[in-house]
Amino acid sequence: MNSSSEYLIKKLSQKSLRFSFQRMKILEYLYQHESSHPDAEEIYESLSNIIPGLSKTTIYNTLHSFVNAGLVQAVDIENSETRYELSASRHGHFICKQCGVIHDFDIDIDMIVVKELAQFQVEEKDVYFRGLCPNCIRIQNETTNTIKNKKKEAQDES
Amino acid sequence: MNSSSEYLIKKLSQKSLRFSFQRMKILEYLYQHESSHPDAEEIYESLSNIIPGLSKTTIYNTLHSFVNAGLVQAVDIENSETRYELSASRHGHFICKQCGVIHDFDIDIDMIVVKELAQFQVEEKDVYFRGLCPNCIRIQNETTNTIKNKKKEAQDES
DNA sequence: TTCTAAAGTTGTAATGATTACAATTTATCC
DNA sequence: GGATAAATTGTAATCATTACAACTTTAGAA
Ligand SMILES: [Mn+2]
Ligand SMILES: [Mn+2]
Ligand SMILES: [Zn+2]
Ligand SMILES: [Zn+2]
Repeated sequence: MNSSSEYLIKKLSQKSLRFSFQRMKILEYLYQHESSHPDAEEIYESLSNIIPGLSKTTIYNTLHSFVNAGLVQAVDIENSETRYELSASRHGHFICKQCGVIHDFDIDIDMIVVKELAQFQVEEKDVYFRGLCPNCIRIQNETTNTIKNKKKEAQDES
Repeated sequence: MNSSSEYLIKKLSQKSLRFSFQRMKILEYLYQHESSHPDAEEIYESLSNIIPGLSKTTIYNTLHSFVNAGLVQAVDIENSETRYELSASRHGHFICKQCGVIHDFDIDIDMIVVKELAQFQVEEKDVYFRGLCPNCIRIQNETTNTIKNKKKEAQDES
């Protein structure tokens, strides 16, 4: 058992979560894929190779336990699958409408104080931006240019 | 045909949306339930009484058309059903974890500029808060007090 | 007004992420 | 080591949404 395993085991214990090989591997996966915000399916597919007979129910159960313990946070930026990430300092999420990639960005959410909600008990603040990522913007421009060139060629021929 | 109908028909026409009785009633429903952020099911249940044989597919189709035309906005604050509202000035959404009620609140979202996203094309900015509404806070406090009183009574008896 | 093509409506079946549940296995504590 | 509560597993169910094809209606042209 290497030192990073020991670290993960300690993490589980800190949150009063029982140890299991499945839990440790799921937690490890989240540590190794910090920025990709994986969903249950992705985690399941990846870990099935390491853990034969792994059940998808275990993935869901475990993620729920982790979220419940505050170890993991759910990112519901898509209306299809829920994505997950290790609990970290609050940040905003940008999702590309084209390729689906998610980017974290710093934002001082606590700065946002809403007078109107003085009587409300605000427990979570989520900021979700949507649009096009730099890569998809570039691809879009290239396509547009190709079309323009084609049209110009056709004009020149006539 | 009354004047509010004419207004709705004009609204549809403005967005190059064809007229239909179903569409007009769905649009009317959204006008008459501005703040409740209804979902497809709620709209369907309500309008089934007025439009016999109405299909739920029509509700979904129509809402998609409306969103596509920019007449309506989807509110994906819940990971279950999508909720809908007429397009209005951008605002934030608070949802009560207890009773599910949604409250609009003013927030200057355009004020939020993120340097990190300079290379990104941000098209939508959603701010979702979650927590307890004033009513549910009150109910919770009452329950807590009742329990405290019960405990105190038990102590006094012993 | 009548005709026609395109768009809207409907019912039913399929999809897909997530949950419910009961049997089996495992971790933790004594 | 044994008891007990908790975790894992496989399967079936749920439920919002979508796919699809037949039918109907709208809007514009003739
Ligand atoms: Mn993140
Ligand atoms: Mn709103
Ligand atoms: Zn992209
Ligand atoms: Zn409430």
